[in-house]
Amino acid sequence: MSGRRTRERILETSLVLFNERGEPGVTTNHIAAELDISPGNLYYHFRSKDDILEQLFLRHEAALDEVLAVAGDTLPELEDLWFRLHTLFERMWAFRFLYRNLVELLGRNRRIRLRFARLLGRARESLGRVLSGLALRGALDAPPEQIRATVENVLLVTVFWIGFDAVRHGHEASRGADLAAGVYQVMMLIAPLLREPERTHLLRLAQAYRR
Amino acid sequence: MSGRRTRERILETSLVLFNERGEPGVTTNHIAAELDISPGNLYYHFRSKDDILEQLFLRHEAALDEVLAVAGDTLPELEDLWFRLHTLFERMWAFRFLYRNLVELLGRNRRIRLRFARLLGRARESLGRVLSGLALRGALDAPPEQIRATVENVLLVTVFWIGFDAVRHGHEASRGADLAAGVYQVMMLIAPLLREPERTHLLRLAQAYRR
DNA sequence: ATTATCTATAGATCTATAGATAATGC
DNA sequence: ATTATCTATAGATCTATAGATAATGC
Repeated sequence: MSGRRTRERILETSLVLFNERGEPGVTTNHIAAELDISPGNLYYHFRSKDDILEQLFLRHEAALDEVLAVAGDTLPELEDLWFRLHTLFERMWAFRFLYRNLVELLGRNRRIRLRFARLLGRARESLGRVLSGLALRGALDAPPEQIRATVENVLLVTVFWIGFDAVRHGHEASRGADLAAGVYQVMMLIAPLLREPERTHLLRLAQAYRR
Repeated sequence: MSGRRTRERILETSLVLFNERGEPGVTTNHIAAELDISPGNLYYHFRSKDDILEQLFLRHEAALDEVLAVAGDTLPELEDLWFRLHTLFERMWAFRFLYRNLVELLGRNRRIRLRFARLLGRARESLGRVLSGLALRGALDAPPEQIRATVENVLLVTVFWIGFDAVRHGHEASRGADLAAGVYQVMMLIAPLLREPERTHLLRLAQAYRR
């Protein structure tokens, strides 16, 4: 039974095409043609294009959750944080079609919208815990209000970095986005809140992520 | 000659519909129907849907440029800055369909993409000058690298605030975006770089923008 | 028997244009 | 004469399904 195989290949190919041409520019016909299967066959495996989108989103969500999961009570080292952030960007890049179109896409699909909002909530929770932890430990010096606002800004910059990078250069979206620059931007969001020697340490580390 | 009038009404109605339903969800037929004119008439006034989009963008660009224009050499007061920022958000909100779809839209239309990149460049320039000025004046204390990165983060947060606000709540996009919260987020981006007494002053002011 | 696949197509749009007709301004 | 508008439609898609056929696993 090549069935499992075909379903899988549909998802893989959809992802590739969505990333290449943007989701709105890819029809179920395109996907079927690229795979050399009939449109009918595609619809045997998926109820609709939205169904494909949802399956892709579920996988992406799982991939991000892996990165977000902070081991319960231990406070991660700062170094670990940047590594995670970079991994996060890489996994988002793998599903960049989502971030190219996020608002419109979530506006259309209620299920994905709800899941995304909850995913964002988990990220907020997780990052908030880390920064508050750093404050308790004395590595970070900022009032709770500032911490909350910074958490929100980190979320925003992270979610839209890929889109921003595509939009700020006038020329065609360069093949690869500048993910390192995204990590750098987030670092510079947090740096001003750190105490010495952590801040200098971070600034030195950040140099490696500059373009 | 109701001609001028009709052209104008097409633009106005397009804007309303785009904002309400999202640009991809609005066809030239919808626009014509809403106006009670024939599709043929619409195409008499505009070559294509893209033509309409471009005209709308040009108007929006002009509206933003008004706000960005910093009087040549005088350094604006901080108070003035927040007022401008709020005005900026309001004008962006008036064309929110753009920001709901920015990456995809710029990806499709080369002309708009180039203009947007240049607009962003002017904003970067303008804000960079302001923050550097504050540093010289001693109100702001941060190395040039930090200033540059903060400028970039302010641009990102500003451009995508409307999108972010729509995306972080799971429920249907609430009627009005929380523009004040956007201003607040940008303030909290800059606050950590300020020296006293400017910082405390800003934080107090920021309370008014909290939700 | 069940699962996978194909062919063919209905039905719904959408964009854009051609060509006729009406309205307007000299 | 020129400008504005309408009617009608070609041509291109797109999504999704019905129904026939092939392949597979017991």
